Amino acid sequence: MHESLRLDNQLCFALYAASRAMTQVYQPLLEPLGLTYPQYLVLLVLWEEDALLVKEIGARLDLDSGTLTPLLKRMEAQSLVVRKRQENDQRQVRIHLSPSGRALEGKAIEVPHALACRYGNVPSAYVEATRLRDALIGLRKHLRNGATEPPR
Amino acid sequence: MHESLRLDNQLCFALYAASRAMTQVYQPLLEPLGLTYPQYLVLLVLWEEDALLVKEIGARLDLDSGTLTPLLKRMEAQSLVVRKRQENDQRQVRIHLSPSGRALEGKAIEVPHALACRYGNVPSAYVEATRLRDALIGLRKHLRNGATEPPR
DNA sequence: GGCAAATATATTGTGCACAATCTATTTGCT
DNA sequence: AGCAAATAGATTGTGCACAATATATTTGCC
Repeated sequence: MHESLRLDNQLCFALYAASRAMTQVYQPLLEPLGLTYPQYLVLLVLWEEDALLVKEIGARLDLDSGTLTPLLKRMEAQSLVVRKRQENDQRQVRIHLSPSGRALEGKAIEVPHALACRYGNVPSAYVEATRLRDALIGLRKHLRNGATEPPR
Repeated sequence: MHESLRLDNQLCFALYAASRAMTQVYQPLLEPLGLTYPQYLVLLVLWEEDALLVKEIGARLDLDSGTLTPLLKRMEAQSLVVRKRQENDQRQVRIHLSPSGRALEGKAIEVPHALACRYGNVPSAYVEATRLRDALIGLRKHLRNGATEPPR
């Protein structure tokens, strides 16, 4: 078999597996809050800036309306957000945090904290995680840009 | 808002977004082969070692029967694999490559090649991708091990 | 003003992921 | 042998992702 087809050589599989492993670590921390990981992401965005359009949330998370519309409807059914059509442009839907959606931020603070503990919470681990995060952000940007020239 | 809740600080989101971006780069390369990315992963495993049990494929890809059973059934419907119950242990199902599943390896060689071109195909990019891959493999191992002690 | 093109969201359909449960079979113990 | 526990895979149900398409509204141009 050709070397380039070996599973353990593949960056994509490493990404895929690590991403799923990471989400599985989040899951028991989010379950008490009644959130899935993508719902948590939407709240992270709204806690940074409330009352965004669906499109703006989509731009930050790289998700389209096919994913967001039903997800936001479920969150509205849970009274975490309120969806409001814009007055001046009826095409747009603005997503507002509800009081309970806003209140959840307090509990959510514990999530990264619990993860830090779980991850070791030592400076070397923190530095390494930061470096890894930045490499991933760079990779994603590279892939999104059509990736015609090498990174860095 | 607490700094630790900022989206762009989160390793998990970087992983999630990069993984999806990477899969989207594979998609147009796999579509001519009639494969989804998880189906391609199963074939990668079988090209390395044919006639594995469902359980063994699951161990390599970190997937359970809830995901693999329907996926393998779809692949069998496409005549890429054959599912055979074991004679000596009727609980087990062994997955064999069909001739066309085996033949697909030839075309699949071009997938990593096309990616390498797209990624830049320069030594620095290769080294960096290798380093990133290894960091991700380490992270995944760490997360799966319960992650009570720091990595490295 | 009228209409084509653009825009924002919604809908439909397919295919994962994954928790929870179920079924069938095998193993191990006495 | 007989039976509880373990094992392998299948099933069910929920929730993403995402392509493709549809709907409704707005914009820009004549």
